[in-house]
This record gives sequence, structure tokens and C-alpha cells, in this order.
Amino acid sequence: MENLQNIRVAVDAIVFGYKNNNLYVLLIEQKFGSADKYWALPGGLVKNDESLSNAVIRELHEETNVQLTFMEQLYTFGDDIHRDSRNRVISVAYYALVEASNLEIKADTDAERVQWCKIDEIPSLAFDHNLIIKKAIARLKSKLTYEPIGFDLLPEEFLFSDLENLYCTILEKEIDRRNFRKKILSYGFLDQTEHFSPIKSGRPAKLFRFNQLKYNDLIEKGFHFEIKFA
Amino acid sequence: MENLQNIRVAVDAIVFGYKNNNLYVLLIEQKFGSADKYWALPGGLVKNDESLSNAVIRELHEETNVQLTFMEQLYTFGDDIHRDSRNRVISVAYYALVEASNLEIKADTDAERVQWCKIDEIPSLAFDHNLIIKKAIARLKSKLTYEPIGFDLLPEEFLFSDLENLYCTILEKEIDRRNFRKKILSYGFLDQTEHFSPIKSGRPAKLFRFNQLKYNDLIEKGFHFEIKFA
DNA sequence: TATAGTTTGCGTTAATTATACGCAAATGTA
DNA sequence: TACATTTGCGTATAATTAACGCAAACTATA
Repeated sequence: MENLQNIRVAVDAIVFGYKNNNLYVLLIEQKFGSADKYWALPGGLVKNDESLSNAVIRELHEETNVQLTFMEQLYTFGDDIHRDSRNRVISVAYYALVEASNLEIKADTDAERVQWCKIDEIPSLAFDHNLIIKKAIARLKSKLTYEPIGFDLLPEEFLFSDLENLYCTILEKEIDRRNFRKKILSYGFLDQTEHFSPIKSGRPAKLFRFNQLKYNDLIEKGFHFEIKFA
Repeated sequence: MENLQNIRVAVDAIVFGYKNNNLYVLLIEQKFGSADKYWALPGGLVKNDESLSNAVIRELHEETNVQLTFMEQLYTFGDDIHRDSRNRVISVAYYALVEASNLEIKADTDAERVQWCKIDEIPSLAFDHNLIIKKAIARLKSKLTYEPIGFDLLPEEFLFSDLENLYCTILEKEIDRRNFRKKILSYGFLDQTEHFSPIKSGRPAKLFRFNQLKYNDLIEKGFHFEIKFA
């Protein structure tokens, strides 16, 4: 008599990495049946006794060996009833960041392939995963401008020019190098280290660190991070 | 052998209304078993063949007679496995706005009670609904500052002082009336009507309208709405 | 009819912030 | 040594924000 609900709950992860002026997304090769192979976002069904965010962590751990520096819920995709042609599945998508130094992937025990894919070279993916990535990129861009998550994509000690290039690359905007530096430094949450970067040419550059404690202090005092671009 | 997924998918709606310098949320009285009654957010389980957003619309229509002017997905609550003590249920929460002129509720056919509740007088609700409302308020506050959704809470023709009070009330901030007016008018998406408001005292005030077309034009030209407060 | 009280609507000025550059310092390389 | 390159600091100007003054247009009251 009763019409039982028959909807599965999945999670998907959009993991962003940044290296050499390029933004990357983590993709895995999924097998459907015997021959069909598709690139897709890492993810899978949520277990009955695990939280949504733990499901993401677990799936990422099962499929890859990345170390996240940031993770946040993105959106729940469930308006397209047929986004998975086999069953009704809604997907709670999370986006996450990894440090540049962590961008190498060891071959996994599974036969499944895992790969970093440049953001502008993403192939046609399974399900609505292209749409999900599109939304994740939009969110990443927006979040970059009002929270200091760019540092989560860089190594602990980084060059100012790297930070600057990261912003320019991801936001696809030009910016005045000198004004950018001035503004970020004026916030006062960066520590200058004693170290210099091994450089190719030009004046040696100091390495900087993001100081989370100083940032938290500022936030408590009502500080509001913002990077605006023309 | 296979451990089948047994997770229900629900939607919940946080419907905001604004009247007389007060922000309201729509609550319904839910019955648990024979005697237990709890105030809760409108919502319920998603049907197998309906989209998430349609589920919200349906539930609101079943339980109330409100006309929404805005609706957006808020967040999916599923990290607390026991948020519903009976079953594992994840809830996709949507927040929505209604016009002030629409703030009256007709008694519904159901025996269930429906009521607008002042934001600072919300009782202890069922499940994690207090938490959900908290998140919705935070989102509403933030959204008010970078998108012109305040107009969706006001009648079509409104006074500048109403708009100003709406911002002050919801954001819990003071603002200079004259600078606020200047800034909003400078954007150029408001139309001045020929009408005046029936007033109690003081100089008669012109009524304004939000012009969606003008706003869309601005957006295309790269305009970026923003209301900042000290 | 005058006067006080209230709210609207338009203005001006000072302070702050953003933008657009200039240029020397410190390196590697030819 | 001269040159190319990148860093790091500075200054002038434009634009925006914040702070405030005040007359206009009404109501209520004496």
C-alpha cells in the first residue's frame, strides 16, 4: 500500500589542485559493466552509519591518496531525476583543495585509474559530473575573493608571485602585482620566513607563510578578507 | 549479503517573511504519534519521481498557502546521523522569501497549525531545525549584501525607509539613511512610481519599484550589487 | 493660523581606499 | 661589464565611502 521511498544518496568530491599556473581536478576512471569506462568524479554511495562528510573522506581515501587542506559542501544535485540512468540517485557534492606539493598520485591498488586533469581539458564525464565541476569552479572563484583559501592550494611556504599567479589563473583576471602585494601584506596575516626560493632568474624572493592564528585574530576583530579584481 | 542503503531523503523549507521591522519564519505544528506535538519547519520526504525543488514546492503547497518570490538551496544536513531519532534521514534544506503583503495565513484544511514566528522568538523545534534556521539566517544575511533579494521581501511598491529598515533589521546594523539611499539609487535599477504612500506623519514619501530588467542589464555589463555595513 | 514634530529628499566635505604607475635592488646570463 | 629578469618599495591621482547639514512637505496641536 505504502509507496516506499527508493532514492539513493551518493557523495561526490571535486578536488582542486594547483601547479605551474594551472588548476587541476581529480578524476577517476569508473567501470560500468564489462567494457564501458568513463571518467568521473571520485565518490559513491553513503553508508547507513556514516556522515556525509565522512563518506567523502572515505571514498577519497579508497580511491586516491590525496591529503586535503580544505573541504566544504558544494551543492546537492537532485533536480534531474535521471542524472543516473540506472536509479534515482541524489548526490551531495563537496569540493576540496590539496596542496601543490601533494599533487602526485601513487598508483592505487585498484585497477582504476586516478588522474589530475587540467580544468580546461576536462573530457565528457559520467552522469552530470561536468555540470557539478562547473558549479564547483564558480564557487571556488567566488570563495577565493572573500576567504583566504588560496593558501590551501599552495605549499606551506610560497612566493608572492605564486600567490599572485594563482589568483590571476583561477579568476582569469589581470592584476597589478604591486597593488596586490601591498593589499595582502596590509592585512597582516602573512609571515615572512628566513628562506629564499631557488629561483631561475631575477632577484631572490622571500618565502611567505599564511598565519592562521593571526588570521583568526583579525576575524574576531571584525576583519573581512576581500580580493577584488577589475 | 549486500548491505542495502537505507537512508531517507527529505526536504525542509525555511520561508522568510518581513513585516513591521521584523523578520519571520514559517513554522508548522507536527504530530508525532498520539500526543507529541512539535513545531518544525515545513517539509517532508521526497517522492521517487519528483525533483528536490519540486518536493519543497509541493510540501509548502500542502501545508501552507504561501506564494514564494525567491527560493534557493541552502545546505544538506546529513552529518548528524541521528538528527532524526527514528531513521537515518538526510534533509536538503531550501530557504525562500515571500512578500510582506503575503504574510497572512489562511487556516488550512489540515488540523495542523501553521504560523509565522518572529526570528528571535523561535521555540525549541523538532530535529535539528533550530540549527537549520540558524544557517538559513546566516545565509540570508550574507546574500542580502551581495544580491538584491531584499526586494523579494517587500511589496512591489515600497518606501525607501522600508528598504532601509529591512536591511537594518535583518543585518542588525545601523546605517546612514542618506548614504544608503544615495548608493541604492546610484545603481539605477529602481523605478520611482507616481504613487505616494499613505503616511502617518512627515513628508509624503514616493513609492519605488525594483526593475528586474534594468537589473539584468546591469549584471550583463558586469555590475556587481553590494551593500556594505560598518 | 501659527508652531512644533516628523520624515523625506538632496546636498557638501573629509577620510579612506583603489588604481596606475616609477624605479632601484638583487640576482643569473651573455 | 652590460643586460635581462624578477622582486620589493614608493608616490600621485582617481574613485569611493563615511559623516553630517539642512530645507521641503506633510500632520498634529495649540
